[in-house]
Amino acid sequence: MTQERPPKRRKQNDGLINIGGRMVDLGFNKVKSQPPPPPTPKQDEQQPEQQQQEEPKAEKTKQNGIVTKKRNGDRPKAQETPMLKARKALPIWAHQKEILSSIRKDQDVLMIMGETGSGKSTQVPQFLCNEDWCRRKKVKIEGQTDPVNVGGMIAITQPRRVAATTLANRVAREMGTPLAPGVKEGSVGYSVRFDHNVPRGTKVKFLTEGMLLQELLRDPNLRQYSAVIVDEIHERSVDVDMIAGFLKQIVTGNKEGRGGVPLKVVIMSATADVERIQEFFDSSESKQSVQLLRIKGRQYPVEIKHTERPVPNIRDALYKQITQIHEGEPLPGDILAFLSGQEDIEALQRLLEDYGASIASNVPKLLPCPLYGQLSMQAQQAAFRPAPKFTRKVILATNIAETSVTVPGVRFVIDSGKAKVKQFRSRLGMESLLVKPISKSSATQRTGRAGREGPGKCFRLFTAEAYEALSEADLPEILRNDVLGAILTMKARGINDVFSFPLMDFPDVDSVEKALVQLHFLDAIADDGSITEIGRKLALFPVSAQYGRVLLAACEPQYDCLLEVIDIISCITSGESIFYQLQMEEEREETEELRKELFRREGDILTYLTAMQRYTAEHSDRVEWCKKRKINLRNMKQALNIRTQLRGMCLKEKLLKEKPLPDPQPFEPLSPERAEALLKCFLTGFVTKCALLAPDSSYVTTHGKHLVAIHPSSVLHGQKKEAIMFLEHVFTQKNYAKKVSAIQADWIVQALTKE
DNA sequence: TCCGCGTTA
Repeated sequence: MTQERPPKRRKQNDGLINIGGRMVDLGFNKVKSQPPPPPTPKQDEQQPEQQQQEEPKAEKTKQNGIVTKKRNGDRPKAQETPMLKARKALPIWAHQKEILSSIRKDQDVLMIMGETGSGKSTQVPQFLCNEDWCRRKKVKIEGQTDPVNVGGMIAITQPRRVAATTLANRVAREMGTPLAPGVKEGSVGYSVRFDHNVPRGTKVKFLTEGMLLQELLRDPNLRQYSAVIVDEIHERSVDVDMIAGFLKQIVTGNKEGRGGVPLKVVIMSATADVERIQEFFDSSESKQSVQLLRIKGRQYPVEIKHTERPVPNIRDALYKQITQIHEGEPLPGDILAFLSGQEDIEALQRLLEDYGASIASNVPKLLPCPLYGQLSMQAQQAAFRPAPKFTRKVILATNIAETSVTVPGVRFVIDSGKAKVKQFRSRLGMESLLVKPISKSSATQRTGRAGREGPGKCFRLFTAEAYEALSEADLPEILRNDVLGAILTMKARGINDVFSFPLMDFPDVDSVEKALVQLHFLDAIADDGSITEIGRKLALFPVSAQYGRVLLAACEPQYDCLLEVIDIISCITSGESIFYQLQMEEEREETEELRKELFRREGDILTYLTAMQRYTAEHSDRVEWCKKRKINLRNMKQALNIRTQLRGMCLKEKLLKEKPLPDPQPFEPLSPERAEALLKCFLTGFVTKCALLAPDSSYVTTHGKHLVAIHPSSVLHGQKKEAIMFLEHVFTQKNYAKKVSAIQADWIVQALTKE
């Protein structure tokens, strides 16, 4: 252990803080040290082992005993461990006092704009958790006889599961109470779906945004928390926008539900639109202005190069840029190229493989590594392994590498400036997935990926003028998504007039009304717009309202197929698809032969059911079973988790009368009669998503009369059926129906005229 | 003949 005291020197930053609405430049230290210190590990590392290694052994001494409850900042210097030294070197550390003083007393909301590497996600919860206002209090609540506990914990939300769990582990180690299975007490915990670890005495709890939304359903006042920290709000997921709305209501409300104890809220953002978010919380009702702290990050410098002229062909430009870097820049230094999708990645990969075969033996080899979400874990691993000797990796990635995963070794980023963007069209009841220009904020994020391990370069395949023309930030997801789920969440939380709910961006009236009509159709809301018992149940299920409705219908005697419906919905909601796409000709024949026993001519719904039933009937080697059929093992495991969860919920809600028999159960194919009942059951949620075969052999939707084609991923692709029902409707190259089943036209009429 | 990325007692 070191006795050395860190040199008394102000921390590196260009600290700007906002005091009473005025930006104040703290002005200290504009000198850059040479070379810059390595950036802090980001919270989104894919491999947690990587982070484990950084921990110096010295910390172990603190882990056994009970940790002394000291205020942050006044620990004895003699005990300063390397880890504490590293923490103190983070740019955010210099702002600890400002952060604490700006959220004490009457000030309940604080905004922190901290760039990558500022240390905000790991340090801010630790700063706050020893404050007096963070203690648990016993209070009287009107209408309740016994006093109730309020506060004591800090929640910190993350958009992604990996971030929540790895950050929790890191902070736990920093606080000297590491998280481990079997350790029953500690100061740090986390909660993500299917993975909870909240020890007794937890003061800081990391959770996914979806998890906090679930907690809000059960406890609208978030009584167990003294503070909620909302991290990465700039990503603007639907969930985080909903959380922001609920938090604003709690902060500006009368606090009766919390026995008068205020809830502190810290909003943390990396970039973009901070003022807008600040304004949102800066409400006149609360009579307090929200302070904004700006904290510089710590990244290596990245040189940005735009093209002189617009590029006529992005694929050619990417190819040229990659080969140019490869031939002109010394090793080590991998390349990360951002493309819009799998098709582009595969095409470029083939070009680069041809190039690699042609390069001279004295030039380093070039190893193209595709990286996109649908790729199997095994295939993704190549991108994360260090490049072999005398080889440069070039990672061809989608947006997955922008925020979700971090690829080590990257010094060069090439940015195509494009990404696929989903947009829901409420008028047509379908979504589109189209290639669009990215935002400035996204371009900055991509650029930053070159400066994580050393100075880097970013080549943008668009001009500086084109960059200036980009929008500042991406359109928030709530303006691009179906709002049905969000509206149901509001209704279930007692917000009857959804238009009064505070949202940073409100969806247009038309799409809200469409959602209300749809909810009414699903019997989730009554004629007067109030939520029904059915609606309340639907909001509880971790599936879309439509799938939830099918689950409830499955209990009715005329359908009586709840276990089957649970299997199917588990399978569908486990991921994009359980079937990997087949590539090579030979493996295709062999795999298709094995897959035949899963495929059913009734369509995708029954195929999913068969796959689940055969998988769970398999008792020898499920891994091998998946491998042989090229089935996504990760999704199948997830599907089993969801199945267990849904079965448990149905037992609790008395939808299921008794516990189902444990696996493995022998496989028995569903009879045609039962199959018919099952499909009719799905019609209760999806009768608006049907199409009839037209005389010219095309399909025309019954609602809207649009042309629709059966997606190639469907087992019914290329087949002609009298009528089809589909669970998804997406415009990409054309109007596609996905997850398709063959039905009879008169079933649609029956389903519409029921009651 | 298609397949941006997440998330849910």
